[in-house]
Amino acid sequence: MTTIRDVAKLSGVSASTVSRVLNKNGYVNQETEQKVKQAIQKLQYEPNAVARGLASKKTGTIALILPNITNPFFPELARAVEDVARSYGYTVLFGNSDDQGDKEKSYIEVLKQRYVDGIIFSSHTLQRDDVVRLRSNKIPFVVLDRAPVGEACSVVRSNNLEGARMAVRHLLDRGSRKIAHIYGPQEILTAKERLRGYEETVKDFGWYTPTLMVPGNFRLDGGMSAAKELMQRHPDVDGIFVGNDLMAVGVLKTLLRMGIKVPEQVAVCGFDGIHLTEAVEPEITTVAQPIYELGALATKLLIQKVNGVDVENKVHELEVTLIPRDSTRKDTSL
Amino acid sequence: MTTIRDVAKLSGVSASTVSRVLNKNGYVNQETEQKVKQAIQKLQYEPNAVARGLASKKTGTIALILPNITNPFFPELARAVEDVARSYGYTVLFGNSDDQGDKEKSYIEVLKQRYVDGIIFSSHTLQRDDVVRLRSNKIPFVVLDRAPVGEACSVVRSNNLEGARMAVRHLLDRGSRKIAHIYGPQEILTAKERLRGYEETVKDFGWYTPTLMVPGNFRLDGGMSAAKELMQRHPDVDGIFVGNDLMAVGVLKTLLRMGIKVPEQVAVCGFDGIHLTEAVEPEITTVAQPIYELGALATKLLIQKVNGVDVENKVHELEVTLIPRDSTRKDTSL
DNA sequence: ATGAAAGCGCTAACAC
DNA sequence: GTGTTAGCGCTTTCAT
Repeated sequence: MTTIRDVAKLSGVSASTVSRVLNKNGYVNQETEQKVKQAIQKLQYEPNAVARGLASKKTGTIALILPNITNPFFPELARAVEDVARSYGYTVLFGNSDDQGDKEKSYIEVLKQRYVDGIIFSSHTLQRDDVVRLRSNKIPFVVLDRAPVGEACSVVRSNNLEGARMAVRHLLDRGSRKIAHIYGPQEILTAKERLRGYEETVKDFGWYTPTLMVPGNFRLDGGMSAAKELMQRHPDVDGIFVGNDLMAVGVLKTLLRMGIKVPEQVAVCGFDGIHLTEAVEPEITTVAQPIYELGALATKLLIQKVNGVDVENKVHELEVTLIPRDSTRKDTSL
Repeated sequence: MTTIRDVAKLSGVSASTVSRVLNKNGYVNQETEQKVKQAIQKLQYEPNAVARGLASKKTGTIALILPNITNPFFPELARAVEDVARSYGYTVLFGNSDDQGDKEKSYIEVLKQRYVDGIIFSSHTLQRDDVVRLRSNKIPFVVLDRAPVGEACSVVRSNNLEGARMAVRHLLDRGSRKIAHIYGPQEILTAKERLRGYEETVKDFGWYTPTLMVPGNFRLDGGMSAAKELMQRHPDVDGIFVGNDLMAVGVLKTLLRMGIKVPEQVAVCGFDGIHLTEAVEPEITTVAQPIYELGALATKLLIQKVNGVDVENKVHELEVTLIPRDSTRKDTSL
């Protein structure tokens, strides 16, 4: 292994000078710099990140904690975070909390031990005591979707409430007259807001009744079983706003399997904007979150914090877009 | 931050003794050990992984390089790797090479600098020079699917050849009489073997012709466009063996969109065994790889290597299972 | 069985 | 501008 001292020796300077050219800080003579750079070239020297981390408490690593890597939304998000992080010279460590608070805690522990520079939490199991611990350890972090109650954090999220309203209005516009909602786990703010948007928009219609709201788990199987339950309960439903795309795919499958035509008998609208919605037949209408932007913004904010910029602890809410597709097409036979 | 010296001071011993109880190596008196443990408890001491890494060259971290995080196969694999790694006390660093050799190389560089203990490559862009570099840096690694030509490595993979044969035979059994194949990128051994299995099995049939083999890219969109091309070229095809599940989902979508009934007119069989095949209608028959086992075995092998066990450089080939579903159901109306 | 000392490879004051 | 010095927090000989 070639070290900074080898470079120093070869270029006839001290290790600190080499360190200076490496980190582009402090004054260093043009010529000296050239000599050092040549030596680095010649020796194929690569600074050791571990040693650097120990000395400087900065490791050039940020972590991204995801709740469930099997929902395609998160890989898409991860890609954005990784892209931006790399462009700033950071490496990303991914962790999967599986929606388990204890797994999340153990990640925080491990990451702290590794001097990770900062963490992005896309996991709704982040607890208040976690936040306190992060703060006392001075580990910068950014939260996607929501912060623990009563904690001021930098939060990045989509306008879920308005998105839900858009979805329901779209279903009304295209002719649906009895619209149900399959919602996600209510511990997740996202799921809660979408449910609220639905309820607000439909509560004054004559057909509305609370049993039109059916719980799901944000996963494929949850969509399938919720759709089944819903259609048994209310066979006359002609539009479903599903809390996320993954469940919407499951809903579509169940409806088709039950012999129900989509969109002729029941229209389906999802939420998230994952590519999977374009891969099924019919393609599913969805309220698309700006997934890449969410990840990119979170990463930029985090890197600013890491660099000591005093980032305001506010909620950054990004707008969503309704993408109309065949699953909510107007029935032109009417 | 509480350090090993704080613990040493509180328990009235030296740092080395604390280190010994921490690492359970070397002799240490029962009583001393208790005192130290109490001090650790009291101070909530957590050893610093960076310092530890610098001193010992071991970081308790392994890395997993994935080619494409948006194919659900890889998150499922990642989960297995993470599970097993955690059970052995290792942390996993995930990297996404996007099938780009240079991104992969830059990962190797970064990981080396971080004293990562070992790497699992699930990326087919691993080059011969990468292997040479890893060897000279003494970084243990395990390869999923295939090693660069001429390099003896520990490889874990499925029996793709036999899997392809099973798929085609299944299509024949259920009544298909003109079977096409949509294959993946031929740089990927997996794709190549599956293609070979197809060709071998069908080449002696009268209906066989090379234009029944259509290239795809292992992604959703590739499946869609390949299916379109195929059906225009050979409208009388009545069975398609698709090189992977993600493309199969795309194929199914395109067929349905073209008004072609599945399985009545065309039967579809995929490969991989991802959950997504159960989330579409009709559910897609697939040759399931033992995804969890693949990841688990690769991880165990790697950890053995990391621990200095002299693991034989051989190919571990796991068996696959055909899961018959509706997309290849026999047409009972005949 | 335990401690002292050296050092992992680098950074960062502080001199000069 | 550049070198010297002193660590970062831990492991690991080598004495004792």
